[in-house]
Amino acid sequence: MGIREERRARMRREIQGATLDLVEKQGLDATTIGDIAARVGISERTVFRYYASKEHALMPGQQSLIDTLVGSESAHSTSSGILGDLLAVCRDLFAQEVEQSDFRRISRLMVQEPAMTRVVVRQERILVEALSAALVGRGQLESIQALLVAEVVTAAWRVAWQSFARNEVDGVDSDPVELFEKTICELGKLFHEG
Amino acid sequence: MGIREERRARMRREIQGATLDLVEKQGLDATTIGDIAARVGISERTVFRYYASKEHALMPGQQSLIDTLVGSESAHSTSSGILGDLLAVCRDLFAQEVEQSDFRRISRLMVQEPAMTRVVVRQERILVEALSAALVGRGQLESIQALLVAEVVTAAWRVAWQSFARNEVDGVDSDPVELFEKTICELGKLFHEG
DNA sequence: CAAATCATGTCACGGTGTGACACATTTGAT
DNA sequence: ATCAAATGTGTCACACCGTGACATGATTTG
Repeated sequence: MGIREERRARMRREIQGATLDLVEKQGLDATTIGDIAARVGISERTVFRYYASKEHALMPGQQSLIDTLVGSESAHSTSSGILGDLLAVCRDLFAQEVEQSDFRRISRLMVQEPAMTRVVVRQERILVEALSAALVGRGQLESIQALLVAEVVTAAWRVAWQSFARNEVDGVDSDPVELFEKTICELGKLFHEG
Repeated sequence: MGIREERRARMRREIQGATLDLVEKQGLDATTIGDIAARVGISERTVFRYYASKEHALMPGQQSLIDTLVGSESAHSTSSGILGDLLAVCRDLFAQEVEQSDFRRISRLMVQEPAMTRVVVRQERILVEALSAALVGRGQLESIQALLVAEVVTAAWRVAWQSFARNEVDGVDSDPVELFEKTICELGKLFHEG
């Protein structure tokens, strides 16, 4: 509630915004920390005090998203098993994400800037790690199963996102829920039609 | 056939070997290009002429592996569909990999050095890219389906490998084919029991 | 107001990766 | 055997990344 936290929050937003602007304009690798610092009007050192790297500034860890997914108690309400439950949660989270302000910009970058993949992948690894650990920890699944579930969930997320991003670049307006459900559907078909 | 190619090949092996040794001893991040260069007895600049980075030296692109998988003509011999075919090919390739000299060392590193994940992930992205592009290119699958297949295949590979690596570290001697088949089996169960 | 805390800038440093140039070796042709 | 082109290597210079240490000024807390 002090001036400090306020300034700190604002600074984070400013750095993130500047990074996003610059990367959209110049590309990821052509954007240096110096560029970002200059644009915000601070020293390079300070940029590093807020974000560990360009990549972190560009896509700050969506810890809340991961926490939500990991914490989803897998109510077993449906008859679709743990995987089905998690995918359903994912679909809703994905729809939420799309409403986020910068999500579309980042999505476009994901398609247009190959270098972006390393940013996205980093996040995904954290998710897989957290999710599989949670599944094992709760005793719901055994090690290999938990890993598989986490990987498949993440794969579905990525595919849906990727499709969404391509549409975005092509100027096609896609409904996130619909798109995610199509992904889930196709995923199911892979295993039931063969 | 010339002296040059021979020396070049030997140099590549030497650099890779030195990198592996050093990383096992000191860890990935603690191992510098300078260390590697000194150990081989060459300049840092030359190391970069053979490998773009430590990571590349540690796990040179297994292009042949990717090519084999991508080129597997998906004979549709079995009734298990494209996914099943690819997974079967993967199982055999995995068994081959295990026989490779450095595969076990790298596997152990994968578990013990968290920094290794970025090395592995890079390879996997290349595989997904190549595989999905091939599937779409051959007209076998539509975009989303192809992406999903590629992601799932890669996920299975990673899970099987991860399990193998953990066993390796624990001193358990595991049969790669058996392990991969267990992974495939669990994967199938995820979709059929819910 | 005074002390403790915190954010920032500055400086220095080690590591990464690339371009440019000079020098030596290999190669292929005569 | 000899010469010219191609190739590999070392050296140097350079830009960028990321971190530790310290001084300084602002904020907070009492």
